[in-house]
Amino acid sequence: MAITIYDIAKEVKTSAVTVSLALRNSKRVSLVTRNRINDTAKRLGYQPNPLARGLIGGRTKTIAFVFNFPSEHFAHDLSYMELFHSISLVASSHDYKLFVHSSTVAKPVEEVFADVTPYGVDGIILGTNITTDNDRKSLEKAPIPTVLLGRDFCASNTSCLVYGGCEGAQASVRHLVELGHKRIAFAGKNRMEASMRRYDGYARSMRKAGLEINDDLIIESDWDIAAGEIAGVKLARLANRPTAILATTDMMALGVMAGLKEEGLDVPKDVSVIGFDNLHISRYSIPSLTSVDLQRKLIADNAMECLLDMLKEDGGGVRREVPSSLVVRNSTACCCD
Amino acid sequence: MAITIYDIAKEVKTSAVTVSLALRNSKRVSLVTRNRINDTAKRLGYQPNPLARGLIGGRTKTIAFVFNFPSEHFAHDLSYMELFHSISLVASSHDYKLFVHSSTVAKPVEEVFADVTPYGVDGIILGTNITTDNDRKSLEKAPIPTVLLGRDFCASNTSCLVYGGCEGAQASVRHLVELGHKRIAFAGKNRMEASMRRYDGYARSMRKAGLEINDDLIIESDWDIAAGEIAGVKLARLANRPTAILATTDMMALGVMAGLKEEGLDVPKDVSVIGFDNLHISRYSIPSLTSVDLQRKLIADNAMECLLDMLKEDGGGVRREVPSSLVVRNSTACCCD
DNA sequence: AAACATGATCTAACCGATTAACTAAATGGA
DNA sequence: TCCATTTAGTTAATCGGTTAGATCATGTTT
Repeated sequence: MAITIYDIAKEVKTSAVTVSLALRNSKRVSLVTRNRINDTAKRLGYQPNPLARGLIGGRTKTIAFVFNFPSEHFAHDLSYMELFHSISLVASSHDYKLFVHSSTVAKPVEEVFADVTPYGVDGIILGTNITTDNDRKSLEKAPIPTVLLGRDFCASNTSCLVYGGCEGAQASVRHLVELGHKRIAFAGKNRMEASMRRYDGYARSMRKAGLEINDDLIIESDWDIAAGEIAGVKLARLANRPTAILATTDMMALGVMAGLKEEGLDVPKDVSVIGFDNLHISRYSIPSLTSVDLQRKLIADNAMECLLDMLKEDGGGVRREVPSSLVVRNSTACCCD
Repeated sequence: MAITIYDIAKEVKTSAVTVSLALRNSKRVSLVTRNRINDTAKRLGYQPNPLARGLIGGRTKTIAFVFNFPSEHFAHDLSYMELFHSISLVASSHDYKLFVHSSTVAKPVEEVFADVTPYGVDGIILGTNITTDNDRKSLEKAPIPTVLLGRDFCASNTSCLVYGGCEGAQASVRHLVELGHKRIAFAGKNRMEASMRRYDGYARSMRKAGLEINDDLIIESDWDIAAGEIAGVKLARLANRPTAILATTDMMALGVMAGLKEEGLDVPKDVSVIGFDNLHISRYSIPSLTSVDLQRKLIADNAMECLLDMLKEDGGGVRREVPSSLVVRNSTACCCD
């Protein structure tokens, strides 16, 4: 069917090993034959067989992207989708193929490794939650280079990308305080690492501004649009309702805006809303959403870079921070109280 | 590292071939040894190596999902994203792994085959445009089972799924006519097959209702949210502006609504808007969007089924239609003219 | 009892690449 | 001139499976 190194060997009248070496530019083959081999390889349209390479333990030019959708609604969360999109483009620009491994429930890291390594992938970009000690233990002896997205944990074979945590939330609160807001709610607190980081930033900035953190204004919930809607309604009905709401994701913020609207409140006249993610659609919501841009392209670039670094020289995992920036649009305005 | 059939053979004191046969439940191995082998395989936690299987031409339990993003904005089109999500879940529920192959530019089908087959995938779900005769020729001699999404073309090894075309548009126009609309615009006409089908349905229903098709009301454009915004502004500024707009996608419809809003028009009081896709977020837009539901889960299920059918018995490709249904929300209302 | 079919297992070859180890020729220094 | 080194290439073994064909006890037929 496809052209193999044997076909080339026959054509050039040499052995398959010489072809194999020549194609990888080994100096053990003379320049003359090397050129001859490379030329005929090109002429015949030779494509190395990644399965054969993978079988023997070589590089397959394949990386796995692993992620999961915690809840039914989250399933449609654009953030992961846009991230996936960026990663798929970056991977293909580096001539890597993407192996996708998604599930509804986050699997233990050990299982992920077991699922993915038989396919001979060169590395893993892991977008799932790392929660248990077992997960951390598995990551410490990761069989192949692994990059963690949004989790702060490094090891000899695992790098991590930290982004959009504290500083993003701090910038948001700062922005709201500058607009004169005092009663600022936080919607979407939960046990996820990213949520905790965002809450931390919120709490820290509130304290710094001398504002009190009112328990009524902290909504514990998932991150999806439906939870946002519920949160919006809940906050709108409070006797002493907030003048601004910091939502943990854009999807959540969109839901919050829908909930506020249902209760007859206007954004941003009555309440200001800020999201997290800066999804593409957030520019087009009504009103357009002020949001913390996580810079997904930058994240994808960094993830790929980390992976390639680890594949080149095994210098161990690295921790990188990807900066985020607040994009101000029409969902935030001066406090009229 | 991992357990192989040789490990099992040693344990059971038999040959690797017997193990290989037994694990695939061949009757050439006696039931006694077969059970013994299967038991120890389970006990040792044996996992077949898909690379080795693929190398020899067997099944790898892997399918490729190929799609592309025609334009910068379309890149963030949720429709493909949600479709991808459904497919990834369906695949993993059938114990298949997904191999993703996305690019900015749609590659010729022949190239797709060349790119993907070396990885030993069992089948392909193709979400790119089939435009040239060369593409059709390539599909006719598809080397592995292929399912086309939204393109109407069958062959011995390629099935197709047709959905959300004519009927969806017809249902939309019917709905608008019932609400008393007469000046109905169509936004997002272009050379894509799906667009043509949708336009066909629109034109047919307009004629059936005795309404004239006014060239001013047909907007030729891409399908993204930015193009929608432009279309919305354009239509709003017409001297004799439409009372209803049929957009070819939800993203487009969201853009149209933003454009109308910019021009001071209210949806649905001044203009009704209908989209295509029924994205998850369309329920949460303001106002919530009336849209043709393409039923992505059904599409994903059908794609997988088609593929599995072709893999079982090679009975040739099949054409399947996936029904779509109009979901009426708040972006459509009675015509007040 | 010779001839033949049957069932259960094993041996050998292969898929397409890679690595280790080995051979033969050319170069070079003393 | 002889031994050591470099250069260019080879053969053999391996990765983890699969398939075709050989082998060899049984059981059945005549």
